[in-house]
Amino acid sequence: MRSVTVDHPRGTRVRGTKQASAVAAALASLPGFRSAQEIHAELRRQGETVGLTTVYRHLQVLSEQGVIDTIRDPSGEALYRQCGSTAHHHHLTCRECGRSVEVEGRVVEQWAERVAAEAGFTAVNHTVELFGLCPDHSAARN
Amino acid sequence: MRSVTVDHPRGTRVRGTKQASAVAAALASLPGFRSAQEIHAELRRQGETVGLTTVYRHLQVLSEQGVIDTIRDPSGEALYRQCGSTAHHHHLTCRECGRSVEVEGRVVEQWAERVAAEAGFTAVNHTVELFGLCPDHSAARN
DNA sequence: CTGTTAATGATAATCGTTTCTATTATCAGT
DNA sequence: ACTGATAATAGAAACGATTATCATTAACAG
Repeated sequence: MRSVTVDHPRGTRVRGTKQASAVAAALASLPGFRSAQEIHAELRRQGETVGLTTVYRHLQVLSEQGVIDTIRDPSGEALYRQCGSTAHHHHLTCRECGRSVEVEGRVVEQWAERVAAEAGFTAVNHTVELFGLCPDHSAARN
Repeated sequence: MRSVTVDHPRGTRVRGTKQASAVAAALASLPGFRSAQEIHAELRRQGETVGLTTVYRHLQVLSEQGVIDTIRDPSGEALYRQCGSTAHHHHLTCRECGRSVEVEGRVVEQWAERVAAEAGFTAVNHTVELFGLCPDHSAARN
């Protein structure tokens, strides 16, 4: 394994910092979708010195790189998660614990494309989120 | 036509106010999805005296009643729209102008149910939003 | 080592939304 | 029509999530 200094458009470099790997590590270890603030709190709890600003910055970068997935909970808050598959997929997430299952959606993609074409829309992208209660948290309800 | 005083759980009443009808009227006339602030601005522009708080309150009520639909744009902002169909459906919305097309999604509902059942999740609800460029705004791109 | 400069992080600002609360206005009962 | 009880209003302030500012710190190429 080799620590790489990545090339940027104009000869600029990206530096490998403690915080960058800390955020990545946190995402890799946390099992479900978490908010930026939760991730920040978790890192602080582990004794890492990371600013909230920095956490947001890295989450944004990782998200743009496609390394992590971003969804929005019903209140509009952004949640982040490092996913197993880099391929396009959707999520079924527990409202209580953030635990999530990756689900493929060939059917949905096709449906979206068809619908968009029929309406004459272009540059269409879709967001499909499933929220519910995972088996562990289903019991509490009646 | 009869102006009705609706019954509430505990003998309370709901009053018909100028603001309530103003918000409803604005939603009925505006063609696409609009944010609360846009609706508020629109009402003010028309000379209506409505507070932003009041707009939010009515939007919330109307949304709970199922009279209007609420979606979230990619930034997490809530958008509102009075829809033709009261049945369950989804939307294909223009990123530029908010113009939207109602689309049914039997396929998606079934897919969501199947996926949820397979994962053992309960009380699952899904959000499916399509954003793109309507025919009028597709031209601007190349 | 050292200089350059990307990265950091505390603070402040912003944005959408909600709460607080004193005031206003609706409407049922006269 | 009048009036009293109280639902509804609206501005201000509070709020939580996110972003911008900017002085300071620390990677890393040489």
